[in-house]
Parts: sequence; C-alpha cells; structure tokens
Amino acid sequence: MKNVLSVTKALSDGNRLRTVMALHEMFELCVCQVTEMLGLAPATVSRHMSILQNAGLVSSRKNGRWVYYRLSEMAKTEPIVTVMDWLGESLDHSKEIKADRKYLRKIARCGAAQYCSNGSCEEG
Amino acid sequence: MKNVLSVTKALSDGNRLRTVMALHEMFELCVCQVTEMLGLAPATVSRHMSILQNAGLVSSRKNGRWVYYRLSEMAKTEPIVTVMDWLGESLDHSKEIKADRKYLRKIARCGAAQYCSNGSCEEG
DNA sequence: ATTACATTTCGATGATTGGCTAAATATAGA
DNA sequence: TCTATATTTAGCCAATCATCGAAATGTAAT
Repeated sequence: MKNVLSVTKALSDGNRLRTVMALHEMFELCVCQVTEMLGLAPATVSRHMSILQNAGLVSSRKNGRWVYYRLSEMAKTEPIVTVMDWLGESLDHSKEIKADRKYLRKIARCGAAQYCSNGSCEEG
Repeated sequence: MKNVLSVTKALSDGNRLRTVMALHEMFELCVCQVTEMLGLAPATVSRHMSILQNAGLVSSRKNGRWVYYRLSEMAKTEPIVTVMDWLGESLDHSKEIKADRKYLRKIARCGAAQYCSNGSCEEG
C-alpha cells in the first residue's frame, strides 16, 4: 500500500499536478523552468520534484549544472499510465493548466540553459 | 483542477484507501462496519466517508439509523474507473488489504444492523 | 415521552506538509 | 583558484490534516 500512497500523495498537491502536466506537455524541463512556471522558491520546487521522483512518476538526468526532469517510463506504462491518462483528460481544459501551457511555450522558446541564466527569454 | 485534487487527496490517506477497497469488495457497508474494520473512532470514520463522498467516489443511502456507503456510479464510469482499476491491481496483493478482506467476510456474515448493535457477530 | 443507538458536527490537539531563507554541494568558466 | 550559477539539504514557521471526545441530530423501540 505504501507505493500506491506515495503516488496518490504525490498527486495530491496542485503545484505537483501542474508540474506533471507540464512534463506531459514539454517532455523535459529543468528545475529552473519549473520554478519559473510555478513562481515558487527553487528549494521548494526541488522538494516537489523529489517527491514526484520518489513516487516513481518522474526521472531525472543531470547535464552540467542543470537537472532535467521528465515523466518516468513507469508513468507511461500500465497500470499507472491509466492514472496519467485520467489526469490528462481531467485537466486538459483546466484554466490553470491552459495558462501554464501558454507560459511554457514562451519559456521553452530558448534553450533551458540560456533561460536559466537570464531569468527570462529575450529572443524572438 | 479542484475536482481532480479532491479525488487525489481523498485517495492520499491509507485508511481511505482501505475503505475504498473494502467497498469494492463488499459492495455496501454501513459506517459502523467500516469503523470496526479500521479500528478508529466513529467520528473519524464519518469524516473520512464525507471526504470520499465530496470527491464523488462514494454515495450514501440512509436506512433507519444506519447510513450505507457504496462506490458511486462515477467511480465505476470512465474516466475515473481507470484510477479505480489501478487501485485494484496495485492493492490486490497488499498485506493490509488482504487482512481487511478476511475481516470483512467475518463482519458481513451477519447483517449490518445486527453487527452494529452487538459490536460483534456471534452467529455462524 | 423516554431510552437506546448510529451518525454527524464541533472543538481541541498532535502530526504532517508546503513554504521560505540560509547554507551546502556541484559544476562551468574566467 | 576563484567566481557565478543550478540544485539540493537543513532548519524553521504557518497551514492543513487525522484523530479524538463531547455534544448534537436523527431514528427506532419500549
């Protein structure tokens, strides 16, 4: 039961739901991009990411100074993928998620590395 | 997002997970039966049931002094039923859930009404 | 009516959780 | 090596939550 609880608890916070949906949309994001989207302190976001990772929902990859997170293979595999599908269907038209999606497109226009350094993306 | 969160939060507590699984197993249970299974105060169980009901996962029916809860129609309908299926698959072999199942068979042998009054089932 | 009992509501309490800042860790570049 | 930056860890605080006992509510039976 502990494993199931770690998943449901991971999904029982709004900011983590937004993060999961963002990763579903963007494939891969570094911590500073998620931080920008959520508008929280980096330490807080790092904590959220580790909760998602401990639940097995996301995996991480380190590249230089940056840590990139993406949805884990487990999250795309039966039986959990059905939960992810439910999230997708249920949140697709959510106001918050739509706004995040729009913002993410802006964030992702320049590379993650460049974005993090600048704090914002100035290029076209 | 609020609706989704109400569901994930409802499922993010061990006692509520056990309750959902019990209702999946037994179809219908009154509060005192769930109370017996969980070993909590009736007030606490009542609170748990209202959280599950507010999330739309269970529905209730009043019969005399007793209130019977069962899984809601919504919980058996797409898209949420996929989440319930995941719970079923993931928890089917859980030690806690197996023990609950065994105990529930004992509880359910006599009618709910009789059980509640006696505090235990002496027959059969 | 009065009693008995199932359930819910209320108020208090201890545990958990989400948030922050500050400090620690890790890495790239000057 | 020294600096800058991304991330994580540690420590703290406020808010939320699970739990309880007590009181309130609703219903059946005497």
